[in-house]
Amino acid sequence: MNKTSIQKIAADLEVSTTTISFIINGKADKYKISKATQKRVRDYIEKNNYQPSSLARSLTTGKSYTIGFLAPDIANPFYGQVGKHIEKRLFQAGYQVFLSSTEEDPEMELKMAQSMVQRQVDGIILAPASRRTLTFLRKSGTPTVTFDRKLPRSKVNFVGIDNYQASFGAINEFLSKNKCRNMLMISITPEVDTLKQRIAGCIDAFENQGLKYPKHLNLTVDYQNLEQSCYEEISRVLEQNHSIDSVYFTNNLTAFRGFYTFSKYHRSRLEKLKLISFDDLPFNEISHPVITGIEQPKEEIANSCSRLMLSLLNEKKDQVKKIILPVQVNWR
Amino acid sequence: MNKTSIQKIAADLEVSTTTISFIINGKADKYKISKATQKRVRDYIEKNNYQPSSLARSLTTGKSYTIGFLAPDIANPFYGQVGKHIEKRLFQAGYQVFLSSTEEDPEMELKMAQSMVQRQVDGIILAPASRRTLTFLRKSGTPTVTFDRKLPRSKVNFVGIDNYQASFGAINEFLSKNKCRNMLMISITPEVDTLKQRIAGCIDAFENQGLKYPKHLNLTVDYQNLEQSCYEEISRVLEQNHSIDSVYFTNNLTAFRGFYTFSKYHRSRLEKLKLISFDDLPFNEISHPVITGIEQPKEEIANSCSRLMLSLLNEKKDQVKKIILPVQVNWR
DNA sequence: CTTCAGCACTAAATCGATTTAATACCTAAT
DNA sequence: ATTAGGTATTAAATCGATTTAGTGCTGAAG
Repeated sequence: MNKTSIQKIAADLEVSTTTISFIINGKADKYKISKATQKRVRDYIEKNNYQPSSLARSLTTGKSYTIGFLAPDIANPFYGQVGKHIEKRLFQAGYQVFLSSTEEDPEMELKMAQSMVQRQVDGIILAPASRRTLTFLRKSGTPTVTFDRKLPRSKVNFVGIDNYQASFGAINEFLSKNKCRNMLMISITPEVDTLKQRIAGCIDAFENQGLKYPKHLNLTVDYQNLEQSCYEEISRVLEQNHSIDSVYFTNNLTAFRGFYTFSKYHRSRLEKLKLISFDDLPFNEISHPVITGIEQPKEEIANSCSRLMLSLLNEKKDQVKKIILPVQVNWR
Repeated sequence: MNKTSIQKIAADLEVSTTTISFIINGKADKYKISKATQKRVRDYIEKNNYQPSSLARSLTTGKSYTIGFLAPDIANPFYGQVGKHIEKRLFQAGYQVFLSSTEEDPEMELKMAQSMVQRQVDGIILAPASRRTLTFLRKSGTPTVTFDRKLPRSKVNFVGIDNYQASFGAINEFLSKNKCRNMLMISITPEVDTLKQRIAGCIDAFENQGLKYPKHLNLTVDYQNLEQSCYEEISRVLEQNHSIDSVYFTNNLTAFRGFYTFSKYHRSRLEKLKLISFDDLPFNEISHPVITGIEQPKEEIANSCSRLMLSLLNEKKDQVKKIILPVQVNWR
């Protein structure tokens, strides 16, 4: 039972709580607590392995050493990886992280953000699904870092990649490398800018090559109903059009589900296609055929988010930063 | 800025904090606060959208409405999924969850558990890597639920599967279904009981079929150095023995890495093998060839953990429960 | 012999809630 | 006129820390 409190120590050792607090917080010398007293207190703490209550501490200092992390789905490899690294980094800096999945639901996202703010988190790192959450966070005065998704015209710290450029660059190179001209593109409902950027980048890459992107190959599938929706859309197009020579999956969800559909229902077609996906999962490398991956620097994103958050917390600067990191295309 | 506190309301409205507290906590009627006062307070709260500080609340009530979740790696699909569902369930019950990865490092695990306890989490759910953590948690009096891994002879709540039976059952059926006799088995260093059970189940299944499991096919690879280690071990065996007809991956890590090795360096061999893995990742279904999966009921595990934890917290019963859930084999 | 500086320490306020025991006021009964 | 009982409300203690502004003591300088 953890019944040791600073007052219990004070009573047992007949010193004041002030003295103990000073010793715990490394201010013993500054306040000239004698070595003898320091030792007595430290020994007691050691013996009864006393841990100061971080709740009480937070209440007085106003800092909870707690950070919230919100992503659409922490079981998704991309977000999971980023979350894990952030958690690791911040733990080293003395912070504990609340990780939560919002399931792309703005309502849910807002609720979780509110709950975290109520818990006095010192800051929130999120891949926002809706602007409402950001507005709420700004009003509440919570230091905020967004990643992955940038809402147009919002003044908030951001860490991520340039989706347009990344998509443009990769597809452009793809088109020079391969003779493919009929590229199926599969995206989820692009409420977020991210997906729109990737699509635009692809279309412009075609143009850059003096080609015209075949509009009818630009598919959108439903996030809530991926499997079914993928099946229907892909099958529909395959029945109409016979000259598909490549597929561009614009995120890891469509990559997986799209590949699944091909693998299960159209395997014969699959063999002849050149595949490329935004995000690069381990799976891309061992799928058959392999899938070229546009890889986001997950660990670097995590590091930048953490660093940025820590600097917001420590230096209290108001200036808004946008950190854009480069992607890497893993050709296969 | 969230400067509204219960005392500010009290001052502004000229009522006592007690009254407000009663109203906030639904005790208004019990303590006969007049409808008029109730409305005044509620309106004020609404207008200034005041949220009581959960820190202060926790300090007094002794409950933080916070739960810790520790797993070897939350970016691993199995743990990630379980963690996500637990987080979801507990959030509905008013709890916020700290999710952390221990990387199979007992030192790290202990440190994180300590940090959580210091933060006064109401309970901890974990897939333990070491007994030390459990000892610490018991001493600290923190309600604890373990899952996935059961340490032999430890008296702690547990939710999971019977690894021996699951492995035995699946391999037994596998052997009757297929003419395979030379089964390569790939596990990571089995410090935890889980893996030992799975291996034992497999060996006994062979025996049950009147066969003898070929010992030299029982491989162990290094967790810290999976890729390299998989490559070396598998290649070594393949060079020596030519009659392998099947592979049993005893967890999702070896399944993925093992498949990767085969796919990259021994693809010709792969085509002729029957594959089965403990855990069933989406990948199993679209790999080529496909992999039969022994699927753990992730969502049910999460639900049971959550329910068990909530009952520990609410009913304060001391009795230790072991909940064993059935697995499902997805034949492919 | 005062005075002042430095040493070693502490009283008490504070953070933002919850909760117990009490109180002031009013009405109805004895 | 006193008492009892109900209604509406509150004072003050508590949780476990941090922090500011002192305090009492000793020894040396003036």
